[in-house]
Amino acid sequence: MTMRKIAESTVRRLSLYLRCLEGFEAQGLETVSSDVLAARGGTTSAQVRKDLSFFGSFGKRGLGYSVRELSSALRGILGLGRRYRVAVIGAGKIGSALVQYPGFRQRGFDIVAIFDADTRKVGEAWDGLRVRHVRELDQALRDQPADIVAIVTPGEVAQGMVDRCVALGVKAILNFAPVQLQVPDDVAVKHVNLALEFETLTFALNNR
Amino acid sequence: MTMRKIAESTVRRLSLYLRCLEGFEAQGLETVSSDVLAARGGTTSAQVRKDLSFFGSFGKRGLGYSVRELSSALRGILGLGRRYRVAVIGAGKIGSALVQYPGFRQRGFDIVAIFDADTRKVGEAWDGLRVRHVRELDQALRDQPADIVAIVTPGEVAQGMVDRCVALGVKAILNFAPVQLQVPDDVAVKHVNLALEFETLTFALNNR
DNA sequence: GTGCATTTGTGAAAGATTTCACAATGACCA
DNA sequence: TGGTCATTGTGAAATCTTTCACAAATGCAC
Ligand SMILES: NC(=O)c1ccc[n+]([C@@H]2O[C@H](COP(=O)([O-])OP(=O)(O)OC[C@H]3O[C@@H](n4cnc5c(N)ncnc54)[C@H](O)[C@@H]3O)[C@@H](O)[C@H]2O)c1
Ligand SMILES: NC(=O)c1ccc[n+]([C@@H]2O[C@H](COP(=O)([O-])OP(=O)(O)OC[C@H]3O[C@@H](n4cnc5c(N)ncnc54)[C@H](O)[C@@H]3O)[C@@H](O)[C@H]2O)c1
Repeated sequence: MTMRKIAESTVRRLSLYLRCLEGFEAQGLETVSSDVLAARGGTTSAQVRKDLSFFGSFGKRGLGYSVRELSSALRGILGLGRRYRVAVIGAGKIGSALVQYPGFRQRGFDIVAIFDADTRKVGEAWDGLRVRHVRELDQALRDQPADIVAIVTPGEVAQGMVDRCVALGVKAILNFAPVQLQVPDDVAVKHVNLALEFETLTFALNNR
Repeated sequence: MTMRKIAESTVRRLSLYLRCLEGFEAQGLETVSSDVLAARGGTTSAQVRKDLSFFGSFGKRGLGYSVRELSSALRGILGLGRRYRVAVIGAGKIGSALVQYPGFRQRGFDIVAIFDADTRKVGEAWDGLRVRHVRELDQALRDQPADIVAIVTPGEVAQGMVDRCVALGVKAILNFAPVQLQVPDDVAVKHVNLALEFETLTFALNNR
């Protein structure tokens, strides 16, 4: 359906548009213009239309976009037409927050396993999901592959865990550890780096 | 010291370089070349040199950069020469993870207050920091201004909390709620949007 | 000292992304 | 039906970011 060379920034905005559209749907809005979507999404109407134009033509001139249809189209583009299996490595504070967050399941992401190296953590359960020992990781992922792995361990062991996952065929990783992971070209990695976010804020505070 | 028009992407990389340099320092390395820094930071040596060149000349030709000196220079550029006061709004799972994370204090960010609207949460304490009722927010921020506010409430109340903070003079916000916040031009906002990160991963999985 | 090996700093080129601006289209109304 | 209005879709222009490539330093060996 889609050709290559879609900018990362475009994909991020599409996800944002989808979040906005869900809000509009909840409000009972039937249609929305690129202008309104842009205002809500923090961009410009030209940007909205350009982003969508990479994938097709979804609006009606003079009218705007059907909220329902555009949501559906965006879900298709983003690959949200099915559910995804997520494994979490590290059952610490962030790991437990991820497991207990209902928003992921709502949006199509099922957390199907969580692993930790600390035997005191193993056996704990949140929302019915038991923490398993990380030594079971390889077998568990072979039996029931995960689409996405979230790395929530301390930084020192993150690369090692990623190497294991990659060897097991994992193609998408969300990393919270403050290290830059090295992976093959065909594996997608996103980093969530909170200290970095704080530092971009301090830079902004000092350069206004 | 610095002129305007530094790209956001450059600032983010500077923060990344700083993290790498701290690793090199811990390893006892004295100097580092742009090539090595680039390899560790996931970019190119030309990019490293260009990023630094916006702020001055920090290396020695033929030798590279002094790890110690470049760290120090980057800390200066990012405004890390002093400590920052952070207030957290929302004492849920993510809020408590932030408060208990020792990495922030280590890097110059002191979490000085945490607020919640739920009276059952008020009075709980992590690492000696007591949760206060959000009705005390205005008085607390007037008495002891915060440099940065982290929003960790449900999405529905996030904009309202931000409006209160902005009215109190807060100029930097880190938002975890899945809503696009509206703020005046002179307020810096960073969004941490985990569902969006998952969706960029599903897009990548489906467009290989 | 001279020459060699390295690596920086930086203009200029290439490439990517955003903004502009407007013709084309569809809805609605009289 | 034809006129008016709003709004899309999209090339072209403007702007922004990254990469290239090389002269200018610097240390080191001999
Ligand atoms: N909590 C925060 O606010 C915060 C902020 C910024 C960055 N981070 C980063 O996120 C990551 C997780 O943070 P956290 O606060 O949840 O830490 P945490 O210490 O609460 O949890 C880490 C968990 O990983 C487990 N672990 C260690 N080695 C393991 C291994 N080899 N395999 C599986 N599990 C292993 C530990 O037993 C622990 O339960 C860390 O890298 C941290 O630097 C956290
Ligand atoms: N936990 C996750 O993994 C995760 C993932 C993605 C996004 N988020 C987002 O991060 C935010 C926080 O998530 P969480 O898991 O910590 O939620 P949580 O429900 O554990 O905590 C939210 C806290 O905010 C408090 N609160 C509600 N209204 C408030 C107000 N007006 N002022 C102050 N506090 C108020 C609640 O009492 C609660 O303690 C949410 O917006 C959520 O959508 C969380």
